[in-house]
Amino acid sequence: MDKEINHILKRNQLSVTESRTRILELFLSLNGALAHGDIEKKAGEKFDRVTVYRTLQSFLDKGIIHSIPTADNSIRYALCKDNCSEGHHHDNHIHFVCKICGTTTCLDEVHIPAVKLPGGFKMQQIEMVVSGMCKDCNKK
Amino acid sequence: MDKEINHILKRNQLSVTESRTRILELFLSLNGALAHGDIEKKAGEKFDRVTVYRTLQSFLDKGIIHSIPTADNSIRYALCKDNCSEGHHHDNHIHFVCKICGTTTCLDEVHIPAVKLPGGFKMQQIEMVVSGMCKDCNKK
DNA sequence: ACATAATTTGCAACAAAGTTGCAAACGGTT
DNA sequence: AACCGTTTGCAACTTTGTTGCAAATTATGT
Repeated sequence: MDKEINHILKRNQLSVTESRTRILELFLSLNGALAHGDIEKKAGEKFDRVTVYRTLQSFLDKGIIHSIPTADNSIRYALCKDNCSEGHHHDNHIHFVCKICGTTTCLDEVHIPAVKLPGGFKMQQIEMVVSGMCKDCNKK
Repeated sequence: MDKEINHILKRNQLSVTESRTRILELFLSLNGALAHGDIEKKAGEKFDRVTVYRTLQSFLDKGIIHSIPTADNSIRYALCKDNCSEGHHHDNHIHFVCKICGTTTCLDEVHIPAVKLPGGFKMQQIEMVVSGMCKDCNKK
């Protein structure tokens, strides 16, 4: 695990620091998405708020994580599974937000279907967020 | 126009006040979406910031407007074209955010395609946001 | 392994965004 | 016109996000 974290950081020309390691660890141990607030709560006692902001920003810049817009105005972040190149994501999968437990999941296996825009509109990026009840909450 | 505004408010059991009228006017005169900040700038000299928040909230509650999540963490609001019942929206159209001019448009004519979720997931709501270059910016 | 250069961190101060309680003003009803 | 319930504006506050700078940490060359 430490090896993997090290590798991810170095591959992206980021120096291996305590906060980056810790935050990456959080993402790897979790299979979902995290909001800034979550990270602050889980790692914020050790690190300054500002550090969390800056760490997330650098991960975003390098394409290690991607952001997921949600209707409640709290951006979530999740690991990019593929190797997203710097500044160019290709996370064309659907995001699922559970209304019960609040977790956000990347449905990597579900691709976003193609849509046809009206004349004149030029698509650069597409986001699809489905909300409802997740697998785990459905069982209970 | 005033007649229409009056009607919308009364239909939703909201009293007709200056701020509600003004803000509804803004939405009706514009064919796109507005962020809280936009509204504050365009109507905020007359009204308190708090009033704008509360007005938007009551419009949301009544289903007069709906919110559009965007990647930059600034929620936009747009009029519901159909009659959304209270608490239950059915704005199944795509939203388009222009990266040049920043405007958000409801593409009412483009419906969100159906997707199949993995087993166990139950869909309640779906959001699709496309970003790129809008019709107007494409011309220039 | 150590000194040095470059990056990163934490702090403080600040700006922006959003919330709450309460008294005054306003809208709707009779 | 007078009454009652709703809405507004104000003030104070919390939360969220940003910036500059000195101190600490990480990477690099020898």
